[in-house]
Amino acid sequence: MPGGFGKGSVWCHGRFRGYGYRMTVSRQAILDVLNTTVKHLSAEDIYHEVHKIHPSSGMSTVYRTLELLSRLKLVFKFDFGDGRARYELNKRLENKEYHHHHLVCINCQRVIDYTDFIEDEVELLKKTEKGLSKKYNFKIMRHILQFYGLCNRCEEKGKE
Amino acid sequence: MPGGFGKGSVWCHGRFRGYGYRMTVSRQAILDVLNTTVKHLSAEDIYHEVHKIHPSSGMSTVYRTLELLSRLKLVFKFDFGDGRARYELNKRLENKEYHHHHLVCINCQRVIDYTDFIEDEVELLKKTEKGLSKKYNFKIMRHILQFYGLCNRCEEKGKE
DNA sequence: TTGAGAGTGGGAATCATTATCAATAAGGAG
DNA sequence: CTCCTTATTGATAATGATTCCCACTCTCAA
Repeated sequence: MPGGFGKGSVWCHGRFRGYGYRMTVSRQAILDVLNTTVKHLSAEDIYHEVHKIHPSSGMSTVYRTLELLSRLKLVFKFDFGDGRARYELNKRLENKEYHHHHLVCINCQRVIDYTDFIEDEVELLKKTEKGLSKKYNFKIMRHILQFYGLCNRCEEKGKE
Repeated sequence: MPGGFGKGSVWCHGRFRGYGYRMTVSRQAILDVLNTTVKHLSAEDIYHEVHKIHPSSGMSTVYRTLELLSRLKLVFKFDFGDGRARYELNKRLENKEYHHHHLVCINCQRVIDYTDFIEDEVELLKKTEKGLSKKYNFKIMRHILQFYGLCNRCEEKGKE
């Protein structure tokens, strides 16, 4: 993936402009990083990646852009309880192929994504969403399902 | 609920002592607050409540105690993505009567607990937990299920 | 090409949470 | 009950993530 901005971010231009925002080099770089990376990145991760492409971009811009993207519903902000937020493209989350839930280790903070068992879960969640939406008059846009516990490494250590 | 420390925290004494920790006035007060309050409290909320009972307790003690209680698996730390952690007694979470999931408004951060629809969800989640535990060799202790979206108030405002 | 104003970088400010440390108090031994 | 060890505490400093501020820069419609 040498240098340039992939087509991945092009689809955002319209969305940006539609709301009166401008597409800038930094924003493109940030979108590109989000597009070409698999994991849930922290703001700092993103900053580092963006820095490789466009060294003059600053941390503030990363935060500002992520906030903007959040507001535009283009990215989703996760919280695994380790004191820093993670970000992921909604496009990716909505994609059946990428949609996943999490196993979070409460000891070492390791996060495992899983996509197995998802089918049944998602089906039930959809049903629940409908019920909740109606009852609480709440427009549900996304969900988080996380299981907390001890990963194999930490479970072993605990026994010593 | 006038003044004194309810019986609620007594059951913890043994647990504390068993691990070589001491039961102190501050810790009792913190446990008592957690015991007698319904909502997910932030550290600061807890500090304020504790302050009413035992004004000389400091913030550090609250954080330290919550950390300890977390380690002892007596409380669970939640994260709703608003930059501050919330705490709730595990005892309460395990209690079928209290177990709930969350609706989180991404605009005003309001959190709605719901207990409806829980039955089916929990049943499926249990099944999933089993499968995941085995496959990933992960000891699951708790789960979080949160739906994110817009509450009625914010949805309305958005339309204006 | 140009001007209005959106967007920027970097450093200061804020906020929640942690670490430090001398002083205090819990609780077992005597 | 008193003493002594040492876990615990409160105040405050330190940290780390995130947000704010502001003079300068760049985008893009006209």
